[in-house]
Parts: sequence; structure tokens; C-alpha cells
Amino acid sequence: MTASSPPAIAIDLSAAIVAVAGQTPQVLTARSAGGIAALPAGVFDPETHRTFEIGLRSWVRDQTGLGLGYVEQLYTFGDRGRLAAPTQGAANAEHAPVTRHHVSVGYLGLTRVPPGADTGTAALLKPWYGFFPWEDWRLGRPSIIDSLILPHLTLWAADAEGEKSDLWRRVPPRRTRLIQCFGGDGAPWDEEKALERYELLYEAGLVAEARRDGHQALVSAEAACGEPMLFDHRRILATALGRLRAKLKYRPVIFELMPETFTLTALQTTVEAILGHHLHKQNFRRQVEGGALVEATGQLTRTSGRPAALFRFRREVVAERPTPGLRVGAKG
Amino acid sequence: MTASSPPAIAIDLSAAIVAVAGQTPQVLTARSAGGIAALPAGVFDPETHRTFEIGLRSWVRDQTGLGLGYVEQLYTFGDRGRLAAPTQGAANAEHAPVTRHHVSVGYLGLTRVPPGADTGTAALLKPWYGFFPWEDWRLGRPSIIDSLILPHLTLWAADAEGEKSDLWRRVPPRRTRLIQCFGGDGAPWDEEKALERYELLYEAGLVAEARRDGHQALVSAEAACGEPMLFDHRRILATALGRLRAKLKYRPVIFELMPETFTLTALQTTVEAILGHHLHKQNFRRQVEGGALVEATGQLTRTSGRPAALFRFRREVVAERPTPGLRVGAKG
DNA sequence: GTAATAGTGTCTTTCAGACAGTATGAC
DNA sequence: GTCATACTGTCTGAAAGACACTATTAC
Repeated sequence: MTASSPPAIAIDLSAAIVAVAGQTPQVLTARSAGGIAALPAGVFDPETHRTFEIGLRSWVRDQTGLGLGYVEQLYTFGDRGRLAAPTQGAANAEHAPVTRHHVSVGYLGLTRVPPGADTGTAALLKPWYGFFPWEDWRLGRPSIIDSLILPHLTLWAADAEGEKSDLWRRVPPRRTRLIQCFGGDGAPWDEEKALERYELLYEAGLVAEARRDGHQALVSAEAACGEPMLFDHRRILATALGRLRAKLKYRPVIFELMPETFTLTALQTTVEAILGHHLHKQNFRRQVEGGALVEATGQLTRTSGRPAALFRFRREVVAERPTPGLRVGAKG
Repeated sequence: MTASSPPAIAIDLSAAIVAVAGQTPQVLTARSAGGIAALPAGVFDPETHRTFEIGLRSWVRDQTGLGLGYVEQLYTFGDRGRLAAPTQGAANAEHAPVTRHHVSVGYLGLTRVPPGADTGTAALLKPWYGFFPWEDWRLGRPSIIDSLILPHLTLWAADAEGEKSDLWRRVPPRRTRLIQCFGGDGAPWDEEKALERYELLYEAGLVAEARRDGHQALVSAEAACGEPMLFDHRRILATALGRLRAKLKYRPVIFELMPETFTLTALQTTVEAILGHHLHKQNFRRQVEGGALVEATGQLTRTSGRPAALFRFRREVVAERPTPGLRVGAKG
């Protein structure tokens, strides 16, 4: 780590751009050369754009015609392993000149316009639970957990051989990590630990990216958990999922995904889509209205049942309270 | 942002390494060539270290003899402005070859050994409130807020000329930002907004770094707020301060700063040193003990008053509850 | 005894969680 | 009327916030 000859490094910006259509959270993807799903990504050029965020915004606007609203930096992944041994799919020369080390800065973007047609590139929206089937508990406990994940992870945790190589890092033993990520033994399911769960599945060889990167795989490519993505894009998407689920609770980011006016039921449905589980209806309404997060517009919708009142976000809350969010806890 | 010729970029790793000595939070600094305070920083070399964190740890260990405990990535700053126009101090050729664009990845480190003597480099601990005198409310409202900050910021907020250039970004008007950062008009002081406050002072030209970077300065260098640092190091330190204050409340990170055993008073004093304000004693004790965060060792200290019971951290809590932290709210 | 620090008992208010119930539309 | 969806009233128990009080040492 001396500065005598600093190596040349390229910085990839990758964006997980999220929208919710009805009950389905979606992420904006671009098909890569190998046909594998990929996040919109590009190489940062400081000569063209002063900051990461400026570059990201103008470039997403140019390529997808989509004006980004809320944007937040997630994490910067510097692992060399990210590009190691791409045995299947996508030796995408545009994104991965192997002669230069790549570092990727992940971003979360929220948008309220679900764009149907793509302008420019082959951009399309895909349901994000296709990449993380174990994260959606709205129809009950996902079957993949008991049929595939827990059987393999239990074996993996019982294998003490792999433990030793973990000691030089500050990670807890496999069994503890398994319980903290997937619950059981008194520990609850924590919807915010989406990244930790993905990384555990990666280490255990249960996702296709592990095999691609040259690690030992526990299951065949067909049986692997969830749809794979290019490079470390699924890790970035898992980071986005966890961050968004956490941030909902103390910042009013959910309204970046809503139209200007909306019903309380639509708001709750959107929150449930993100969190991956259902909420107690009365408590949700009390928190939203009692917390002064919204105000009624006076208008009503016509649906098949009783008309619902329309609300809009009260932007003033951010000035009134330190952490205005949806303190959702009770499941329903 | 095309990939035809990705520019060569160097990645600086900068670490805000925090320890608490008694009632004083300290940060590990290194004197730079210009005599200005600097965070330990180095250039990332992927040939030598597989990940950012591995590099950071080995290099801090080599240079300071300090074994890092808790380490967390804070943020990646890609602004070109970071190295712009260094008119005073530290044209530090080792860290800033101006021919190459530098991006800096900021890290937060926590350590429980306050190292007295330095090994290797000129490393030393400095009280962090010297860099942020407006953040310490333990002796009441800091006088610098009313004597210097608010008078200038009020004028700055009333200047509508500067507003227009802000419109293309998604930032609220100056007056709103002022209130959200420094309170007033019904809005409370939020200790977690340390970064937002520093950036507001930077934009308004109230910190020395703004003048150094070529921006208009509202006050003279002598009257500027707090001690300046090299490059964007004070911005990284402000990020660390805000993140640590927030994280305390939902993760048991405070114990990374404590010795193996400690009294509840010592624990409270450490928390107060980080948060910058006093806490209600009884509620604090109830939370710590009721939350099962600690367990008594059975031993006692001898002090000038009644002996205090010694406690240790219960590591098991992280497996028992999703977000074990110190939900401190009431001030005392 | 005093000074100094450690620790407890209990009251009130707030709010999350959950129960059951009523209201207003389409048909 | 039925069905479907929107909305309200109220109980309960767990904590947060704040009050005053007692305990054990050094001197």
C-alpha cells in the first residue's frame, strides 16, 4: 500500500433503480451480451462529470429516458473476486477489460414512473423477488427456504473444516450466521438482513454466481437459488433491498415510489411489497395519519367497494421531526 | 461516460479511527507536510490487498502498531473539488499527485486501546470536538453557534442569489436546510446530522476548507469554525461522527470502545461523549440492564464514593434480537 | 458527621399491537 | 339484500420519561 506507483483503477457505477407496480417491486435491468440480467452500469469518467451522482443521473437519463428522483449511494465493493473466473455468460468486454482492476460503486434509485417502453438501450423492468425468492413472505414462508436453503446451509454450517479459514477475519461461526440470517432457535426473521443472506448463500455455493466465480458449488446451476446476475450486480441489488427496507422506517422514502396522490391502501400495499410481508392495517393507518406524514386531498376514488380518500405526502414533516418514517413492526 | 477509454483513477482509503479516553472522544490523526491535521490515509493497491478492508487493516497495523477492531465503510467521495486549489498547507505529493483523479473511500474504525506512543509514523490522538466545536452540547448550548454560526448562516440563507444555482440539484432552500441542521423554529437539534451541518458550513464558507478549495469565504481564516483538516478529511470525520451517533442506537458498537469490564457510569459517560449531550441516568441504566446488553461480573471497583459493580458485554444479544442497541432519547 | 458516587422504587404518559365493529359504494 | 372495500372505537400491556429516594464508600 505504498504510493510509489499507484495502480490504475476503473470505477464502475451500478444502479439498482426500483419502482413498484401494483404489488410487484421491480428493478430496472439491461440485458448483457450473455443474456444474463444486469443492472444499468457504466464507467465513471471524472473529465465528463464532476461527481458520481451527476454522472449517474445524466447517464440513466440518456440511456433510458428516465429522470431519476431519489438517489443514494449504497456501498463500494473493491473485491478482486468480483471479476474472477467468469466461466459462464458475459465476458462483456465493454464492462470488464480484464487488464484493469474494477471497483464498483452501487447506487439505489427510486422512481415513481414505471416506464413501459425503453428508449435507447434494452432496458426493462423485472420483478426483484425473481432474484431473491426467499425474501418474499407475503404468501407465507417461502417454500425454497425449507426445500433447498436450510437443508444445504445446515450441512454447510456443520462442516467445521471451512471454519478455520474464517478465523483471521472477524466473522462469527457459520452456525451463528445461519441463525442470524434465516432465523430459528428463537431468533426472528429480520427483513433488513437481505445482504447478509445473499452473502451467506454465495459463500455456501447456493447461488450461481459462486460457481461462476470459481468457488465450490453445493448445488447444480439449475437448482441454484434465484436468478443470477452479471458480475456483483445481485450483491448490489441485495444491498439496495436491505437498505430500502431499513430506510423506510426512519425516512419518508416510500413516497418517492408513490404517485402524487394515493389511497392509504395503495400506500400500505407498496410498503408491503418492499418489506416482503403484510402489515396490520389499523396500526399502519394510525401511524401514517397520526405521524402526520400525509394529508387528505378531499377527493375520493371509485373502486369496486367503498370509495377511498386520496392523500398526498406532507413534505413539511422532514422539518418537524428528526426521523419521520413508517415505524412498522406488527405483521398482519 | 462511455467505456471507450476509461480514465485512470486512484483510490484513497482514509480512516477515522475513534477511541474514547475518559470523557473525550479522540480520533487518530497523522501530521501532514503542511502541519495541518490529517486522517491516516493511503492509496489502495489491488495487487497487494484483495479487499479495501484487508488493505486498511494491515496498513494501519503496520504504520501505527494498532490492531483495528470494528471497521465499517462510510462513504465514497468522488468529487473532483476535493483536491481543487490547495492554496494553503500540504501539497502533499505522496497523497496527491495532481495528474491523476483521486476518489476517497472513508472508513470508520473503533478501537478500545488508546495508544499513547506512536510506532512508525507520527500518529497521534486528537479530541474530535476540536474539529466540530458546535457538536458538543454536554456543557450546554455551544457558544459558537450563537456568536458565529447562526449570525452568518442567517445572512447566507437570506441571500436569494445563491439559491438559483441550487435548483438543478434536488436540495431544499437554504432556509429549510439551516433549520433542519441547526434547529430552531420548532425543529429540534438532531445529533445525527453532523455531516449535513459540516456541509452546510462548507457551502456557506464558514470553514477553512471552503476558502482553501477556492470558494467564497464568509469569514477570515482565524474566525473559521473548528480546526481544519487535509483534503476532505474533515468531511469524512463528520460522516463518521453522524454514522456512529446513529449506529449506537441499533447496534451494540459502543462496546468496541469499552474495556472488557466497565461500570455502568463509565458506559454512560462514553455514550455521552459520542452523542455530545447528557443522558437521563435512570433510563439509561434501565435500558442497558433491561435490554440484556450487559451482565454483571460480580466484581466491584473502588472509587472515591460508593463502589460500582463491574459489567461486561453480553455478545449473545446479537443473536437474540434484530436490532440490539441503546435506544437513547431522553436527555438529562 | 459530610462529600461523593452508586443504585432503586414507582408514577404517569405515550404508543404499539390487537380486538371488534361500522360506513359506503357496486350489483 | 350480498359482496367488497374503506374506515373507526377502544382495550391492553409494554416501555419511555421523569420524579424522589436509599446505599456504600472515603475522609
